[in-house]
Amino acid sequence: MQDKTTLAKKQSGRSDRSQAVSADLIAVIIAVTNGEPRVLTIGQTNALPSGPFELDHRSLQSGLRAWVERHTSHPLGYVEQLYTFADRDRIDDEHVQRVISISYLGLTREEQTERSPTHGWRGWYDYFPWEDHRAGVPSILLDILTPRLQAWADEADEPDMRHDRRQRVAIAFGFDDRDWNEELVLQRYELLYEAALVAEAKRNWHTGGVPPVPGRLMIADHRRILATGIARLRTKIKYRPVVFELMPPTFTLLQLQRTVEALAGRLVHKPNFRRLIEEQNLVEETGETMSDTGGRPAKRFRFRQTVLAERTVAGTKLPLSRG
Amino acid sequence: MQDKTTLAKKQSGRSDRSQAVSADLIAVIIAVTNGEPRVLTIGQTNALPSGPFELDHRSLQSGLRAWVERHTSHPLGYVEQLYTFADRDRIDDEHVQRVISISYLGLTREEQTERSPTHGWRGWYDYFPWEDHRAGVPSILLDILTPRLQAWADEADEPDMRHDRRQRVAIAFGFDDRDWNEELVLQRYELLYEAALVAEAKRNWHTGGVPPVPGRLMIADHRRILATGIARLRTKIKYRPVVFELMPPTFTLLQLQRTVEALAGRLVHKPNFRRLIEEQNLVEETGETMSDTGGRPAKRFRFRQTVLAERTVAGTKLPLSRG
DNA sequence: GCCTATTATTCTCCAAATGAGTATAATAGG
DNA sequence: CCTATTATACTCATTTGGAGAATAATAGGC
Repeated sequence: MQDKTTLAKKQSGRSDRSQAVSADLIAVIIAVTNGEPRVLTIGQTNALPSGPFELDHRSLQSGLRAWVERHTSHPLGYVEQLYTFADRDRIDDEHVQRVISISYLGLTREEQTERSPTHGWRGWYDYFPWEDHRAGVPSILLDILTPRLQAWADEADEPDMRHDRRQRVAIAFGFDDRDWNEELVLQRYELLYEAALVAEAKRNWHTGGVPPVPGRLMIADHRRILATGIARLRTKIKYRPVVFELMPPTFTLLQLQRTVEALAGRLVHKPNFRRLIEEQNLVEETGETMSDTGGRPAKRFRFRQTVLAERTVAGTKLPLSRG
Repeated sequence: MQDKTTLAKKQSGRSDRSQAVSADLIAVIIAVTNGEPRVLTIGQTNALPSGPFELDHRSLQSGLRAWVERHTSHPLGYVEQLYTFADRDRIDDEHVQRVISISYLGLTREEQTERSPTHGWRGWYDYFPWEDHRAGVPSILLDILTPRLQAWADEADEPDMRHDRRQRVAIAFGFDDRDWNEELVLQRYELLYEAALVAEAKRNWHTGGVPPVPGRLMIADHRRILATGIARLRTKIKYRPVVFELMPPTFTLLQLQRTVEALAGRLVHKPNFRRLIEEQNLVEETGETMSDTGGRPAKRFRFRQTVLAERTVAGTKLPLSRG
């Protein structure tokens, strides 16, 4: 039986060079508060929480969970691995040592806001203002992004490349009578990066190029990682009951709907939303009602225990279709 | 602006311990030949190809691509990251250094089979015989797995745990009038591991416990990684046109259907399959026909260029529904 | 107390998608 | 020329999904 270690030695004549790596964990921690999706940040709210992966943890997942809970006193409900990055040009300064960054998505609730000086929550649409379509197509997208992306596509020299750019932009941003697909968060960010329209791509905008598009900046590639997390979450809520982790113990159906809409960045049809939620037996009435919002009082619901048990495999449907 | 490096130093009092890691790439390379899904292996076909991540690659993805193409002369069509593992008990012997394994899924075609002594292809159902439902529920599942899983669930002491085990087994394997969900490959493998029914879980079967269930063994956690890859692929073919990468340049619709069925491990309704493929404009006729199989000759098709262009975001539908 | 605005909740309707079966076409081989 | 076999084209019933209408229950102004 051939061992993996043996193989590695045999196949790499310069295995010494492959040793010098260190591993970092980067966390995208999401909560939804007052109908706004928010992300846990550090520093001047321009960095995602991250830290070294320590050897005494059983696994990456438990390492992340322990690390986040230690530093934020936020229990993490749901954790899922996002992506592992190791691109050479990731770190700005000339590090000899290569860093492997393993990113995770975590869901929680923003409860005991104890005003930490090192950690804070910030609405994720501050970083991606073009992603919020709940009040219609945002003007930033119409007035600023669209013309600049068109210009970028048109400035390509070769006709093939022009066509390719136009097509990719149209698909990602829903131009030419295409529908807006809220799942393409990462593709959109990467197109903006490629077009040098975000400040992270500091290729040319301070030397005569166009200035960056609105949207809060993050260090290194953290905004790309956040985009990855948002995209994953927007995909996931459509077929797995993860909204749970973001809700308080009891809630009204409208609150649940607002949470889903906040994540998806688009509105859903209320009666259809109710129909889907109820026919899947995801929730049960608590018996209480709530009459805050000036109208007929709403019934309070909680998630059913069985759903929590089947959580890992149970399906959910929402009135949001796949692109 | 606070740098990530600074943060890491500040937050870890023992950052020296977090340095000693090395990174490995592990590849799940899939091809479909004669209607059978196959995986590229090394050694006695009991290990997935793997090797050290080398610093001179631009990114993990390009590192893997270069590595696989160098060692197999198989161009990799489609590559996607699977998962990053770093559990402490992953390596058998007492390594001081921790290994981070980054696994990838790659799709290709098994063409120039040049009988390499170090690499070989093997049908993936050799490793997971209970996953092939194309000819109905396999007898291995009915006669061997079912009673053993039931026994394992019943042997739990506490009633709560018994109920929990029964439920998880029922969901994963489709007992109690539930449907078989072909996507739950990983959940099934992990349940068998937990129940010590696969040889990798060498807890008790050689010391009085039950012998392992049929299915070819792999070293370390390679079979789990393969299960992860199969699950991902079975999910992916339902909404993204990745079957392309596994097909020859031209093919008949039945060949395409057989490939999908091979991956999904279940049969699909032929007229409906054709309807979906054609109404999505995924393919176009070449004009030629093929009359090998003793019947009316079948038209040859190829994939349309536009689809290849939109590949990253385009959707596909198949007559396989989500669980 | 009555009217109005507001939200909650329930139904209805129609179009599209899906699952499953049937009918017809074109070849090879005896 | 008949039969077996596969390809291809239709049909039909059922389920889903999107969108709007109708009704119920509260608060607040008058």
